[in-house]
Amino acid sequence: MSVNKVILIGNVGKDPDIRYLDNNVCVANFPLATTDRAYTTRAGVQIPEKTEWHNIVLWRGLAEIAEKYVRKGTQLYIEGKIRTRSWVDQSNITRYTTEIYADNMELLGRKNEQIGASPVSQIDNPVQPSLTSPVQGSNVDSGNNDIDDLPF
Amino acid sequence: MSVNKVILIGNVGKDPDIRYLDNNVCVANFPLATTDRAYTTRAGVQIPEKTEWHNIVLWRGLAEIAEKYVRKGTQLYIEGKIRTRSWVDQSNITRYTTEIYADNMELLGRKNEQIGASPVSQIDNPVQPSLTSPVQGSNVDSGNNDIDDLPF
Amino acid sequence: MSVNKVILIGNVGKDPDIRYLDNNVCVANFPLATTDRAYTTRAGVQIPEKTEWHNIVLWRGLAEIAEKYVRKGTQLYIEGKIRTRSWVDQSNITRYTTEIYADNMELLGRKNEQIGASPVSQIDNPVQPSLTSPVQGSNVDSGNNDIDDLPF
Amino acid sequence: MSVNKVILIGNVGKDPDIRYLDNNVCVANFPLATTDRAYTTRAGVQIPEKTEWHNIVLWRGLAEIAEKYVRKGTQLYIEGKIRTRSWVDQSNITRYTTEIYADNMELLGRKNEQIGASPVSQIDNPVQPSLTSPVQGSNVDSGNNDIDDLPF
DNA sequence: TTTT
DNA sequence: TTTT
Repeated sequence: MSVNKVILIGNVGKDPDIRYLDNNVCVANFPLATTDRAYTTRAGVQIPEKTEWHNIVLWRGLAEIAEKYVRKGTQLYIEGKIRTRSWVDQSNITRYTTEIYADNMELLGRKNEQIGASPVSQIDNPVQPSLTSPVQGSNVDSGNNDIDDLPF
Repeated sequence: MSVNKVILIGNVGKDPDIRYLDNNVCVANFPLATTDRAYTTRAGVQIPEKTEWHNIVLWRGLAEIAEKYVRKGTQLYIEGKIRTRSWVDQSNITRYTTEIYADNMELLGRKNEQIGASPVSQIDNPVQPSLTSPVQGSNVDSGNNDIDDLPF
Repeated sequence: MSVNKVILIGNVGKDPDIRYLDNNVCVANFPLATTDRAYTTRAGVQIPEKTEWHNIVLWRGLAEIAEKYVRKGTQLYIEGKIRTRSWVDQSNITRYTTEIYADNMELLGRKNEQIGASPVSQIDNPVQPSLTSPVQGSNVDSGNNDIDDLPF
Repeated sequence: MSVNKVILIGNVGKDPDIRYLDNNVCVANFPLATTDRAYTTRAGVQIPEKTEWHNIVLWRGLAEIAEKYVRKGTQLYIEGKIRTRSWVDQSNITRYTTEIYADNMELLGRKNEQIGASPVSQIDNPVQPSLTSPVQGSNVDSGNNDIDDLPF
């Protein structure tokens, strides 16, 4: 009886940060920019464009796709949910970080643009990921994963 | 070339905070809860339900509807965009707050549940808002608003 | 590199049609109404409200939830994708039907409204479905389903 | 109390059909393809990819942008609503056509790909539309349009 | 820190 | 701070 859904299209701000946990689960983090267009209000006030930065978090198969194909500048479609984490800073103050946990990702733009991820563009490793079951997102992924004791 | 869209269904955490700016523009703020269901992982780990709180911001016509019909506990559909504001706290540290700027809102549940907002349920003030032009969301609203020099 | 996503909130037009296939897979079909609000154009023309009917199709766990809890009049959130099927009518003309294949469903409104599904509201069968793994939607469902040779 | 929302990312099937009504309102129609990925079920059945064709309808400012920048093959983000029209064919049978009425559109891919629409890429006609007020989508558009007596 |  |  609850829905928490985010849909973003934007550009990746820097190469993803990739980590593998002890259980071999992959996690990717990167910033994604969306930009509102500039416009002029009816009263004639000019509103400049405004960029919003989103902290994207990917798990498992989607994180592995990010490792292979996502780079600074990549245009992405991201579908996921909002999650705000709290943490305590060095001054012992509770602070909050809002992140987007992705459960779907699509690489946009044409195939031959998505190179740039040079180490992966090899003959038997198509530049455009096929995203078939073994590397797919959370759905199929969770079905393939015998060890899955993480809280997300 | 950018999309920043959020879709939420949840329950309002407390009565909206309503303000009228000098130019008579109405602004409403309230927290909305969405709750992930509890589940058990394939490894048998129990994950409890988790509630996410979203800071909702409404402007103009939508804020006025909130003033009339939204109360603590109301179930709402919200469509909007993510916006992170930065501010400087008393320790002079830059902090960030993520908010949802709504551009569409729907009151869910059946008509006669949406009472509770007792002061407005008067005879010529139907409990279920008709949401026709004068009080509608951003679209019609912007068309009706001669003074509109705010940056959103 | 493709997205096909539909989000609907509306009311069920009649009790779901439930079928079980030979392999015991459950399928549910029902119409869902969404209604555009009436409004007046800037030129003063009155546009009446307009109801759109959507053919909803649910599979497996979601269909079983529909069997238990969805009835004529139920207010639902549906997330899914558009699919147009062609078929040949008795005059041998190819015709098309557009359906919404749901991959998420939420029952809206308050708990005690969702009764009406009288046969299921028994003591050990909570009216509000818990939607935990065994009866959940496509995600977990596909993980639990050893026989799964259907084309969706 | 109703939501009817569609989000599509796909490729345009052929150059848009552009018409101007008597009141100078522009309407654009074109097919958009979204393609589900091929996959293999847990039972080992291969499901081929499947393409879905959507009939996109744009009005006013969005239709004019389509006239200038959208061509066969263009990758687009479309946000809109589902609408099913009925009509009577030559055999006097009522038939139905489902269309997507767009209220937002974004051209995807990088700037220099979006040429192809060669006749419009002239010096004072930037290839990447700025989409500022005068040519924007339904929102601002309705604000700028003094004659607006159409039923959408 | 992206992109236009 | 909601709701189930």
